[in-house]
Amino acid sequence: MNITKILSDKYSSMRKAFGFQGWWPLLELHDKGINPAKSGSMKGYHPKDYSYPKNDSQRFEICLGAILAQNTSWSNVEKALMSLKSRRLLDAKRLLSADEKIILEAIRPAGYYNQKYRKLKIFTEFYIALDGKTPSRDDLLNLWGIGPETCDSILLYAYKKEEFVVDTYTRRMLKGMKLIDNSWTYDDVKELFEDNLPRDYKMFQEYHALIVERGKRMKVK
DNA sequence: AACCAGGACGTGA
DNA sequence: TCACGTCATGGT
Repeated sequence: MNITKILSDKYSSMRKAFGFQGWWPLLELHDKGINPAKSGSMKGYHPKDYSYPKNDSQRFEICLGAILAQNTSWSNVEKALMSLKSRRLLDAKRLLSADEKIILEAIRPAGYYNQKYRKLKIFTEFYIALDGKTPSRDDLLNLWGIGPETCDSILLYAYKKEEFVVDTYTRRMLKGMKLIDNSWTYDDVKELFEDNLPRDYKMFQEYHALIVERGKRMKVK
């Protein structure tokens, strides 16, 4: 049994069970009826539409969401993002010049707010210096506060780069399938997907989103 | 009321 | 290198 078939079969079965996901969720799509089948924390998805982000504002929102989502439930991240948006701080330059207390207040619901405040500022300075260009993976990883998963999430969903995202749900699923054990590093797992699947950012986006959807439904208890 | 959530970093051995 | 502690809010 080759790995390619195992991984593509898994993708097919999850897509059949859960449908197209349409990540990354965006705030402004919440109440636009783009995906009426989804509700609650699953608003903001845009299934079968891979044209996002459509502008710099959406791209920046994805980046901040990826940082705020570290070890945190998405519903809490949404609260922080909506709070930032209502303060008009979902904008790189405005965020940099904003008062620290205002930002802390806005992102508090996402938890770890002192660390995440620092991470947001460091990333935002980097983001502005990019001036619209796509960052390299190494440059992102060298930023304090950007680890491998956040890095690949940003590259895959904000920049459409073919980087497979590995999170705890991914590891849990692969362990259940007896494909990996605890000795596998982040890069080992990432390469397992990238070396055995077609290099297609749309499929990578869907695959990771499906793994998360599966993870959310199969609670650990 | 403990446990988890779409991790990353700092430390000591 | 690696196992472990820390960071923190909100839902179940």
